[in-house]
Amino acid sequence: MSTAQGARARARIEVTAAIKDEARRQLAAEGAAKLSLRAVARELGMVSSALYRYFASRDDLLTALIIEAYDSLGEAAEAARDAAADAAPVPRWTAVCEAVRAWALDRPHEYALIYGSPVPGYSAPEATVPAASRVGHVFLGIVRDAHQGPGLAELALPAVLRSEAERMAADLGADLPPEAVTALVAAWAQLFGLVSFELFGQFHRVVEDREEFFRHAATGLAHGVGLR
Amino acid sequence: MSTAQGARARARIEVTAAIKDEARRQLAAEGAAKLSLRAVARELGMVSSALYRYFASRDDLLTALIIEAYDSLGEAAEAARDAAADAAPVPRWTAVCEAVRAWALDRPHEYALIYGSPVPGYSAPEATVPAASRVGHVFLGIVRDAHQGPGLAELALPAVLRSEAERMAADLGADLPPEAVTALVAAWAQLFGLVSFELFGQFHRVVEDREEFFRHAATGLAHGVGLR
DNA sequence: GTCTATAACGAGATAGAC
DNA sequence: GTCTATCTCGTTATAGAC
Repeated sequence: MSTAQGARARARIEVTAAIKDEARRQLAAEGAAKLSLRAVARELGMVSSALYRYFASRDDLLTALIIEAYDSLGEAAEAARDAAADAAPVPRWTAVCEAVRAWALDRPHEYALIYGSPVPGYSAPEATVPAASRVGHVFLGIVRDAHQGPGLAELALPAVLRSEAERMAADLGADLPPEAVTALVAAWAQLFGLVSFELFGQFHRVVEDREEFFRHAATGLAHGVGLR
Repeated sequence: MSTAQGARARARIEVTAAIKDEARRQLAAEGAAKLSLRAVARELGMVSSALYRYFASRDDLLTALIIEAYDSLGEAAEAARDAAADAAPVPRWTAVCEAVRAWALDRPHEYALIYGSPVPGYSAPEATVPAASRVGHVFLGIVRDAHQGPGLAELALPAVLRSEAERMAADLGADLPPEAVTALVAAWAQLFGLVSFELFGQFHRVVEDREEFFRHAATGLAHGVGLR
């Protein structure tokens, strides 16, 4: 029985993966707004109703793709962090930034799915939150590890933001001064501004040597969060 | 005859505006990917073929909407700059940043159209470039005006980026040191990272007091380009 | 229990004849 | 410019194969 169950489970995993692969293909070709369960089923030689054994709805399929994209990016960031485990804080930070950029350049449509315009009529469920926060936590860890060093104290924080900053620090479980957490969240968002501008074409005719430019800007972000 | 021609011209302008208004409505409801000339025509009580007298194609209509969005944002940024003409460089910078954010929060779908994911199958023509560069030039002007002050010299620039930075400075017609131009382009992209994260939901459960957080981050960007 | 296939619904888009 | 016949879509109910 365990063999039969294993075979069934294996088949289920394979079909599920095939559905997501084909869905990703359509994502790249037509965009998330036009992702169609029927088209996915047709391409796989299945009937549309059969897909509902694997995903409860079109939005569920989208959610699965979103979570996988976040996880894939999170893994890439964590791998870069680990590969630079022995480096100084700033090169470790920039290594992760470059991994994020490389991932985005490699999977532009999945990047657009998670960091681009929201899909009309779709609202991401809370289930996406853990995967979405992985990249941020990689940066948080780098700053936390470097906390003993100098530099962090120089970050400013206006009085009106203090309570908000303390809440953010608590929510993130970060044993960091609120100045550092605020700077970190800002740098996190700014990093994706750099990546999005490159990927979405805003650097067209503005920045040519995008790799070097990005490296320089990422270093600036590292300094901005107090790394030295 | 001139009266008839004037009336015709006026009618043409009115119909063109009505088409764009309806298209913007659909943009908000269904997203740019599903913008359809037919649906626009139907909603206006016209027949789809009649629309082609006003826009040569769906992509042409999209281009017109994109240019208008860039221009509207550019005007908002310029107005904020002029309103803060007597302020010091940093508050002038943040005033423009806040105008950009306010514009985006007010017109999220037009913001997504120009700074969000590319529309599948659509490629923006060169005609969009002048409108797209207006916001950047506002920031460039603020930094140029403050150039005589201290601070700019402290900006670093790696040797590999020097020629790229000099080219950027020349392209932008900026009489600024290459360090400043590089920092400016980075800050420009990073600003839109902040706005996009807020607008596209990445700050959900992370940043609550978004207005104050943004104000603080925008000040940080001002310092990053050498303003004091 | 698990899966696939058939058929259908209501809504919307589309192509072409007129 | 209008109408109609024919597509697509998400989704569900149901029946039957393994």
